[in-house]
Amino acid sequence: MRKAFWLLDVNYEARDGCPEVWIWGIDREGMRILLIDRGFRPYFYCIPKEKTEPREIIEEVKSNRELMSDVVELEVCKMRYFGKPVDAVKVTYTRPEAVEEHVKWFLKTGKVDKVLEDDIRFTARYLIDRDLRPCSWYEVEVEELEGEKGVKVDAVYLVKPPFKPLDIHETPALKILAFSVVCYSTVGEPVPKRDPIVIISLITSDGKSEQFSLNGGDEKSLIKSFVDFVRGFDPDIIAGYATNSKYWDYLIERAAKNGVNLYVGRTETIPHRSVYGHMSVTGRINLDLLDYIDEFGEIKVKTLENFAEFLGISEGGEVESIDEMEFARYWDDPSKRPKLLRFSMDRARRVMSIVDKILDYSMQLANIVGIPMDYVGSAAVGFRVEWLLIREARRFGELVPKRVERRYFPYAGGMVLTPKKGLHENIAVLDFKSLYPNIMIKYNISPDTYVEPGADVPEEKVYVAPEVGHRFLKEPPGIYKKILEDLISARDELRVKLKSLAVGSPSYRLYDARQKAIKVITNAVYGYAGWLGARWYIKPVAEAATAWGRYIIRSTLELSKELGLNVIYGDTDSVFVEYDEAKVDKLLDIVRKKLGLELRPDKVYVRVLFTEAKKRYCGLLKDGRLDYVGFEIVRGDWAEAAKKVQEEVLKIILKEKSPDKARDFVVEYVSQLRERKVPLKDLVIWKSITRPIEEYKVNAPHIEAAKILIDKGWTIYPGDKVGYVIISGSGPIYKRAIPYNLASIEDVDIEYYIWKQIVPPVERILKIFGVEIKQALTHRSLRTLLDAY
DNA sequence: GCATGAAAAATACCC
DNA sequence: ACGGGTATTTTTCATGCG
Repeated sequence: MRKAFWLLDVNYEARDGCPEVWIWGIDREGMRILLIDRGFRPYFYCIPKEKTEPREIIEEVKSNRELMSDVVELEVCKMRYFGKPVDAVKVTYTRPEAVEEHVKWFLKTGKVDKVLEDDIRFTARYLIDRDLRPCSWYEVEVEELEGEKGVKVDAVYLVKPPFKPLDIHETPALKILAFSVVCYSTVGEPVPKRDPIVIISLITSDGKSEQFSLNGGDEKSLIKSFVDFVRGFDPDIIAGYATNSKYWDYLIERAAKNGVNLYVGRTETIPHRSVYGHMSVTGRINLDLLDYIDEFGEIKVKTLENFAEFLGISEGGEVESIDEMEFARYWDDPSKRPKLLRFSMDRARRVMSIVDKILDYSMQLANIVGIPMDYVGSAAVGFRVEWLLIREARRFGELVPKRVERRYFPYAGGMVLTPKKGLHENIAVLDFKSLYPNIMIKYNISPDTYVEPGADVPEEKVYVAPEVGHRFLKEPPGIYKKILEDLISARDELRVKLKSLAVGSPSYRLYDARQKAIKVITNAVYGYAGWLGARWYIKPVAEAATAWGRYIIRSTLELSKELGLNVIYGDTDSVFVEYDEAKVDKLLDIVRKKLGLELRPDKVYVRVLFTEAKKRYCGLLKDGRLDYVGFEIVRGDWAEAAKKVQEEVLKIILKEKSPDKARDFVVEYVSQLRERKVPLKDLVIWKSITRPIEEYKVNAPHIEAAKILIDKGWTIYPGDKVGYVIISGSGPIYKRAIPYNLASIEDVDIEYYIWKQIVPPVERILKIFGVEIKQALTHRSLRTLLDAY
């Protein structure tokens, strides 16, 4: 019998010494099914030591009776390692556990130089070798099995590979459940050892919502109700916010304390921690939205509320947010408890709304990278690229290197030009799209094409990088070139298809999400190449890409000069030039011919402002919008007040060209500030905690504020952001920083905000026009007097 | 002992 | 736990003066 299914998730089960791969899927009729593959075995490779024949290793294995009881197959394979041919011994085993037990023995034989690919996870190995990718459709021969006990699915099948990919570009209707949890503590942060869960709010993709709370009940029945609801609804995806790092652990511990089985998966098991720190819920995808917020760099303080607001989600927007520090107070106050209940429900709704916006992307990312959705979500960008490479490596016959510790040696990056200070009119921004990926393709830069310095290779067979002299074989195409070409052409095809589709239609959403996911991965390949943690790290590979990048920009600069085009600025892959249309067209043409890479017009600024600083500018577009780049406005570590004032100053200068008006605005704002007629919120400075508090070498305000929170029973982890204000008093500011929710507007040091927050960002801009803002602020009364005449 | 300026630490941006 | 280049603030430290 043939069965078509959409691949949701995969896990491994050991059954009576026989490894089983369990594939969770959804069939064409919407049945939730479990497919079991009993025919896959783990394996690894041995590279023989120099002057050792692969056969010698095989003989040695065969002479070990005990070992042979776990070995299924031994064969010699022609493979490559960093592009160089090697004869490797492939050892196929009965079960994954046996691999771990016996790998050391191979190294002890004295015949084996390297053991490789024993560190590839069994389920990932399975997906790669069976050519399966999550979130797509396949068809396979199956035989129906009796239901596995304790497994919640409509049917269970034994599969007989191969799997045939189906050309179906739609997603089955997934059942999604979003939830939010409120924990109660009167003394600082709730800890599961001590503090109960008081509210769990749930909402489902078919519109049902439910709230369980300690309102007149006990925690045991609250958690039990939650579990029953999950099992009853039987979601494919369970979504939440900070669930991987926080709420699953909390639920697990509270459930254990109350003697409740937290069986929220499709088997009778509780969630468990898995790769990259994500929580795995068997048979379902556990989606933590926190894993996706980093893709939106504009969101500075990473709260669920800010995430929803950024995505234009209005649910609960009209209701005041409640700070976690206030939860206990709200719960204990009968008049406020309803607000907390409402807030918790709103959080669940927000989770569901965000899922609606990012799920397509998440699925496409899983599909492209080739690992399950929850696994890919919590994987850092480098690991995403690496899974793609591991899959591709198999096609290349390229062995997957081990991850090794390496020492850091810096190398040169992109070239940044010093901007011409001041206001410039009519400036075109030209840039090389995907410069590094295209350079890597053009010069075949790859770990498997790199030619080591001593190697005797004729010069006509290699590309030689400028400045650094690294060499790369012109042929055959390297693994980077191959995946980059595939990614870029796939994206181009998608973008063509998108043009013929209705914006917002299901296919449009799917293809758009896919092209975005492809873009993210494409742009991450260079970063991967220069990452010390990369399995395929070779410093000259990354170094060559940037060297060619600098060469390209330098050449572009020279060509501009030859055409008499005035260059204002440039950074890595862009040049800002005066917009003389004829000359610009000519430049684009010459660059294409001479450099073989495409320089394209990106945008034209009616006006653009540069201070003397690199990486900071503000440009006015034709439609009246402004681009703010690098300035304090776009930074998360300045008080809102400073950012608002700078934004207004830039608006006035770029749109009205009136530095005097800008100055007056600042003076006026400062006088308002002096009267404390600004919300405290606008004076809060948010800064990240980047490491454990005790590892800091110098005193700093946000660290002191964090210490105050820790004293009050809160836990601060690396990655958290602390919001503080500077209060009046004497001494260095780190002694006067306190968490913002412990301060009132009367406490703040207004002079600090004026001179250290408001003034510097606007001064840098105004001084270009000869406006002395400090004087304007100190001689205010005199100035007003003079202005009167 | 203290003012001063350079260096170091820390953060967050750009591409 | 993807790269290097850069701006900026605040703290820390060395230095020279008296």
